Amino acid sequence: MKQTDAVTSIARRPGRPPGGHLAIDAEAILDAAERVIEHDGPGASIEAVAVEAGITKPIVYARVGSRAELANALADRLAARMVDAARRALAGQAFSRASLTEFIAANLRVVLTHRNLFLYVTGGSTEQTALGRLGLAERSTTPLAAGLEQWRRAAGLDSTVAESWAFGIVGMLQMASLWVIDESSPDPDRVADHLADLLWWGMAGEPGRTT
Amino acid sequence: MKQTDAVTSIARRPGRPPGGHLAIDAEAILDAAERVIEHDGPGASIEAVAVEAGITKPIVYARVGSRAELANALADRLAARMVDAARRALAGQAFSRASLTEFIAANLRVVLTHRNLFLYVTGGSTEQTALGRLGLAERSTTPLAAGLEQWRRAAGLDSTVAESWAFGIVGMLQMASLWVIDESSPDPDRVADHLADLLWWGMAGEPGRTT
DNA sequence: CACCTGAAGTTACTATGGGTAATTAACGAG
DNA sequence: CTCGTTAATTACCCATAGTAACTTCAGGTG
Repeated sequence: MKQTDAVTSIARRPGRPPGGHLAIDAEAILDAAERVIEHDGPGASIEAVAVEAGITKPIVYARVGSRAELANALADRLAARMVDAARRALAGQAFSRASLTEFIAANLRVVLTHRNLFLYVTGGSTEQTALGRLGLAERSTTPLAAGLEQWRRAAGLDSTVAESWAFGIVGMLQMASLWVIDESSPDPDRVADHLADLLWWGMAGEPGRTT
Repeated sequence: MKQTDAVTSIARRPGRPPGGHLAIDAEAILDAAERVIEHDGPGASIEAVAVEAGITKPIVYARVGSRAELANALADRLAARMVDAARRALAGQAFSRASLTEFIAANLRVVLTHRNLFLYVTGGSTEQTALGRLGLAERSTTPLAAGLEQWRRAAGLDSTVAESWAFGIVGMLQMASLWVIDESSPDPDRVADHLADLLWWGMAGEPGRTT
């Protein structure tokens, strides 16, 4: 009833609407973005994100930034979740082949849970997001590289390989994720086991490890 | 002279122009696409490809298909080049750690030579191209998996890991490529050497292999 | 040779989405 | 009370993927 006289809804002119401040920060927008991407797939639009967050496009740009930056922020979250899951999976255990399998499987499970988000974040074709893709990887590789280096050093092995290995392993995990996501792969746990074989003993090593 | 009265050039109406058939097939368009991508970066447009090929957009769609299909076709070519380079690098040699290094280095070199093409082909965020990305990988993994399986079987080792390994290795190579492309990585040959260490002996194996 | 008919092109258009400009309301300072 | 600054909205621009409408060529048929 408020002011029905002032034309309830038809043809609003531009301008800030009545009502107090918006209480929506970047985090809330990212939450909305995840919901939209989950629902609309990796092609979800910024506009849709704004609507889901109950705001308008320019606010998204003000709070989060361009699409590339949005993808970046979401990549941060996803990487954090993966690192987290990995840490929990390894909690306390010594580093061994068994814990390596768990590490890989935990990563695959996280991606399976966030299928579309993974595709959104690893997709993107402009130069901006191409480097963004690398950025996503870096967020995962940095802690991994640190862990590897520490472990290798403690074991008296060459530790200069850590960074290369970290990128390689993350790439391996991303491709495995894509494969698993798309069905067409065997059971994720089997895949994790195979990859653990490869990473742990190498191509030349240890025959007969079927399971 | 023809019909100068009918306005020589301004405001051509739509329609097929005079002159014989176009002699431009899909291959020629893909060649043009590679040139444009090389020059304009991974964000190159279909229109630009058409212009470079000396034709118009609908012809591109008629001969090659949508953007996703274009990327797919280019992925085929790139994968073929990589497989080719790898075969040449390994020609005749027995499979060994040294030849593994060569295999990796050869792949990195191909990507470095076609930086933008690689980004174009591995980019893309719609669901279509996401599965396309997997398709690209498959083109590389299929021969690799076959080779691995054969080799493992001959060596009396478990060969059911071949497919998982192939995807994992291709993922590792793609991420390494991205890293190398973006500068910020050490010398490609060093990276190849590190990854060969990982793949050959595994994380647990052989201390002290520095170079 | 006149005349259809389908294939092969072109220009022109639509639709969508990223990103920004123009515009207006709220709010705090003088 | 007024006024400038800030925060929000609607409306717009522009690029690009993809398609429709339209026009010419080629070849067969009377």
